[in-house]
Amino acid sequence: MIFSKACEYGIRASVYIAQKSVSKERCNIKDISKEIDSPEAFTAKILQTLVHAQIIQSVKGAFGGFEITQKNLRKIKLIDIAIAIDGTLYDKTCVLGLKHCSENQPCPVHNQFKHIKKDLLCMMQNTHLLAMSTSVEAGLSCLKIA
Amino acid sequence: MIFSKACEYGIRASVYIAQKSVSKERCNIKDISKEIDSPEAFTAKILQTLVHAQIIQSVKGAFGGFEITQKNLRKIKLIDIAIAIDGTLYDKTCVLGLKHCSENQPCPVHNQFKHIKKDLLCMMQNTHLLAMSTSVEAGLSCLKIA
DNA sequence: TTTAATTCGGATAAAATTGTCCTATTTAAT
DNA sequence: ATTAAATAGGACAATTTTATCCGAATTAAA
Ligand code: SF4
Ligand code: SF4
Repeated sequence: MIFSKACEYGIRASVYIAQKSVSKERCNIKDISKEIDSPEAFTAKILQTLVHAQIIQSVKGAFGGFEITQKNLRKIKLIDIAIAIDGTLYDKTCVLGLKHCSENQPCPVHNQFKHIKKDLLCMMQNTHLLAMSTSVEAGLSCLKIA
Repeated sequence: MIFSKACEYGIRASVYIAQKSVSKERCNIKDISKEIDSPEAFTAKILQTLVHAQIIQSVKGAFGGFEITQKNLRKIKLIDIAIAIDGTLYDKTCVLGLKHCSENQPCPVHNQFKHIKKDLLCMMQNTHLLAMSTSVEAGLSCLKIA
């Protein structure tokens, strides 16, 4: 629903790393997967993708781990993570999965759905990583339940 | 994205069958999959699901096929088809895939997303099968592209 | 009654997604 | 130098989703 499992983990991991990075702390995959309740090895793979996409940074070796630059903390938005992991959103397939649909050749739900699609994209573009992490830090939201 | 492939085919097939049912025509799986551009055997499986869910009706044997009752033509909405095929929407997993999240224990995007989620659900509840089929019949929308 | 046109449903296959395991490599501390 | 703690990345396994195939059952028409 909306995102793949990989993307869900990726977003949650990013928010956790961001939270730590605000106070200049680095975190390792073991902590991350524990704190966001996700499979460790699979999450590690996803983090690699995010490193390649230059959304997060990794430091190898002892006392290494993952971190997010102060610049990215402000720059990265939800949509950047989603695109890095799930690929281009909506371009390939939309609600009814029509190939090459358009305003001229729409599916029967296009007019109802286009607003929602716009809102969703807009929301992803306006949801900043830092905002998500401060919300968690303030105890207003969480990255796992129990 | 939003729906599974199975659900996409299921919705498109339902709209096509509805379109035919308006003029009391019955259609078979060969026609359906040709007209909505979907894999025949897979679509047949999905239609079986919709028959079991009593959304469409099937008539076996020669000159048989699928049809939708006049009553269902008016009663069925997009959400009914989606639930029949993809199961309960959003209940299991939402944007960030948190288990047992709630207004009290929300993920960091809950406040931004809840409106979109409501709009989406609302749209599905208000999109009638008959409306979709008349839109296609009128040439205002289509179920396949080329 | 035979035949042809259908859906039904079980078995299976292919592909994509999700997940695990293990070794190599890197790096800081001792 | 050695060691311990990390990420990197390839190979593989499990699961889910998507898709195909085929024989059985049904039904109307010839
Ligand atoms: S809603 Fe619009 S963009 Fe999405 S599948 Fe339908 S026609 Fe295409
Ligand atoms: S948006 Fe709300 S309902 Fe959806 S996963 Fe987040 S907390 Fe749960």
